[in-house]
Formats: sequence, C-alpha cells, structure tokens
Amino acid sequence: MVIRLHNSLTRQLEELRPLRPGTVTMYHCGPTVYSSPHIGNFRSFLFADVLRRFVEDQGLAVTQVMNITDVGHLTLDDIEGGEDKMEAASKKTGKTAWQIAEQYIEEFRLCQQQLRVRLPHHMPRATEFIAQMGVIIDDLLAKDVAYQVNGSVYFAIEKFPAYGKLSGKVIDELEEGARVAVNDEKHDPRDFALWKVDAKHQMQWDAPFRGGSRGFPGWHIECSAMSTHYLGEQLDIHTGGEDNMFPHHECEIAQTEAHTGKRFVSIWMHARHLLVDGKKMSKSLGNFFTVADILGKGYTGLELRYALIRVQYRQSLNFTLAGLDEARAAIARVQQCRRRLVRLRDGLERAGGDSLGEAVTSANEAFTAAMSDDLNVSEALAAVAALVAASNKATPLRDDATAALAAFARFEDVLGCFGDEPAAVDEAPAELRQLLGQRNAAKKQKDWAAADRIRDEIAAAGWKIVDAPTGARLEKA
RNA sequence: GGUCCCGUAGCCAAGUGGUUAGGCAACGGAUUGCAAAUCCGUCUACGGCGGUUCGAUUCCGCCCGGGACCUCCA
Repeated sequence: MVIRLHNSLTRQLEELRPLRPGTVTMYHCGPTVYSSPHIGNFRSFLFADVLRRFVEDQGLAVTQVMNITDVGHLTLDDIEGGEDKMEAASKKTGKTAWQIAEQYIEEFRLCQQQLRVRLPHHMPRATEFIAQMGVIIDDLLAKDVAYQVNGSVYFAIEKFPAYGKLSGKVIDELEEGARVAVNDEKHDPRDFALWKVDAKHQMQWDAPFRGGSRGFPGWHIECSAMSTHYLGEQLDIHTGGEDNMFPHHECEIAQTEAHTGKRFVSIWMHARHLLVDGKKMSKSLGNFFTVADILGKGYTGLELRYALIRVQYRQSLNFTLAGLDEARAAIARVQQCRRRLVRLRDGLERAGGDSLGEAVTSANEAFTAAMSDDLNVSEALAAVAALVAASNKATPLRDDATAALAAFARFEDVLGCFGDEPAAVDEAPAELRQLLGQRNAAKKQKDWAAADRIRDEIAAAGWKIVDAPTGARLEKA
C-alpha cells in the first residue's frame, strides 16, 4: 500500500517514494542532553519510532539516525557573552559540561528502553562530528555563502534565496513583537552561526576548518554533518518537533543545500507539541512532567507510550493523568483478549466453530489504511478494537485464533503499545496455587467468607482469580 | 503585529456534503455465591451566527474560545 505522509515543506500529503527503492532513510532531531527527557520530547521520539516501525511493516528497509546534541546551545544571553544551557546546568551542579551530557545521555537511553523505542541504527553525538562540520564550514566559506568575523563564522542568508521555504517565514523586516537578537557581528540579523568563538565557553575545539579560531560549533551545523555522513546528501525523511521548523530546519536546509547543491530532504515531518491538562507544558504552571515523573507515579512505560502515541502526531495531544488510566484499561482489554486466544490456540480452552477470518482480514486492512494515511494512530486503534470485539464475541476455530493472534502481534510490532503476547497460564508461585486450592474447597462448602478472604490474600500478592467455566485459574494482576 | 492550527456526546479522540468510528467512564441486563473478565443493550455529538446547497458537523465568511511558531523549547 502507498504510504502517504504530510510534508511540512509543501503542506500536503505526499506519497513516500524512497530515493533508493526499497530503502528509506530517516533522520530525527534528537535530544539536547542538558536536562531530563520530558513527555513532550518523547511524543516526538515515539512518533519517529512508530513511523519507522510502520515503514518496516510495509516491507521497506529503514536506516534511521538520531543525533544527540551534547554541545550546549547558545541562549539569548549568550549574545551578551553569557552561557549556554549545558554550561548553565554545569554551573548549577558543579559538574563539567561533559559530565552533564554523559548523565543525561544515560537517562535518555533508559527512557528509550522503558518506552520500548526500537533503537535508531545510529545515534551519533555532535561532539564526535566536529571534523565533519568543519568540512562543510570550509566549503561554505569557499563558496562565499559564509563569512568570518572575529573568528566566528556566519551563514549569509542573502546567498540562499530559498531561505524561509519550509517555515514560510519572510523576515525582511523583523516584526514587532518578535524577539530580536542584537549581534553586531552579523551582516544581516537573520544570518546564523556556523562556528562561534567565545573564550568563556567550556567546550572548545580547534577550528576544524582553514583559518579559523578555537571555538565551538553553531547549533544547526551538527545535523547537516551527521545526517549526510550516515545517509548521504539526500534523505527521504527528516523529523523533529514543530518548534524545530524554524529556525533549526530552515538553517539546515540552507547550509546543506548550499553545500551539496542538491535537495536535502524529500519529506519534512513535524510533531505537534503536546498539551498537559489543556495547557502548554511548563514548569511555572506545574504541569511539567519528565518521563521519570510519570513512571514514578506507578505508570508503566507501556502505558505512557500508549498515551503518547494514541493521537496522530500532527494533532495537539492533550496529555492527562486520566488519559494514562484510560491507556491502562485499553491495554488490559487487548491483552485479556489475546490471552484467551492463546488459550484457544494452545488447546487450554475448547475451540468452537466461529470463523474469525473475515474480521482478521478487515482489521489488518483497516489498520494498514489508517497508518498509511499519515500515521492515523487513532483510527488504527479503532481497527485493533474491532478485532478485540469480534474475537471476544466468537468461540473461534483454532486456526482462526492463531490468525487473530498473528494480527495482534503485527499491531504490536507497529505500535508497540500493547505489550508482548500474554502467556496462556501464568505460573503462579506454589503457595498461591495452594491457596487457590483452598479457595476451591471453601467454595465447594459454600464458605463464601473464607473463599473471599483467600481471594483478597491472593490479590494482595499481585494475582487475580479468574473463575472460568472450566475452573478457576490465576493470572498476574 | 505577522504566519498557522484546532474547537465533535461525561472524558479522550477519528471521520464524512446525505448510511450512529473507536476507547474510557456511566447506567440496565445476561453470566456469577459475590466479585473480576466477557457478552447484550442504553447514552446518537459535531463552539456561535450567517451564507452556498435539495441537504452542512463536513464547503465559505464573520465572531467567540483554545493552542503553536516568529533565533536555538520535541
């Protein structure tokens, strides 16, 4: 099936047509490692993960690169000779910028794992690509689209007429209300730094280009260097949060296309920011959550993943704790259904004669159609729910139970938000199984008080009793 | 100030010019000793005002409300 994706550049749905047939190259703007990853960050990263999984599901090979920005970025204060964000974090904690980066890279990786992210093939760090950045800077200087002032290098916007094509920003004159950075070094206020010289900066490198001074790279250049290094001069897909569109991606396009002379990216995709309780997430509103905050409240990575992907990436997802509870219930419903199918498949429950083939086929088709339509996860989840309902209603043939399980396995492979296929029977500890036997005996004698007391005891141990027509069994709660 | 997005039943959230998406919650029933799980049923909405149309939640305009970006926040 044709995969159609929204291209921010053209603002239209476009068919995914890889430059090299059969292989899709993706680059994702990754984390800046000066603080703990929050749920907003992971909405973007999970969107990229689901995109990759679905493209693979459709039989295409994917090469995925996600950068890790371990060089701090300039802030407005920096114009006045202040510090960048990593430096600020460094000052606060007494650690070096390098140690800060190391710590947060570690935390980021842990979050990826907890949220079941399929790891990108390459996750390069900006600090390991200084030399490659230098090659591009060198070339841009040679082509006279960049200029040097007091050792710092800036990209000259006027040399790249297409600047603004992605974001639609035409900043001939900076508008009233917009923040304007004053920097005397720039020929044009829109010009952006490729290399900065600032003696106060902790992270410093000898200039990786001819005739430069010791300093550090501008923010945008790292992505051009890392993406083209791994994926070539032209990529199929480039993603990021909506805030990256301008200026970051605009600048990436300018410097990369000025460097290579080719169109840089076929399809630009941007994830909408999430809202928390209907408001923009911010520390001052007290609605700011890191991934660790959510997990600390007792929710699982799986539940958080579900809550963060259930709405299509271009819609503004309203994140709430109630939504997390819904995710928990929705996951349980799917898993409950799969568990029964496993029991039918494995002969632990008597199969019937109901056909499920049609339901499986239509669920698969609806799922594919929804995901092909610019990753409409909400609609894809409806297809999953339809198969759950059809399965629960039926006492299917054994082969059909198997087919339905295969469909659920596929949905899990793409969305990753339901969990692994449940076991038919959880192997409960011997003492719990013994308690279950005691309850069965109590039930036989109609000693309901004793039976319920034992059930509570088992529940306290984290298990629940399922009274099926074939007898009671234990399942992990 | 400029550019752009959205407003769907109690909550979350798809979609469509005319045939109740889905999830969660709630309520009634079946099953059950009681629960849990499951099934059946109920809850039929599209911010407001105009316009186009045989017909608009869907297209257009205005208004109201929420949100995003405008130099480094995914």
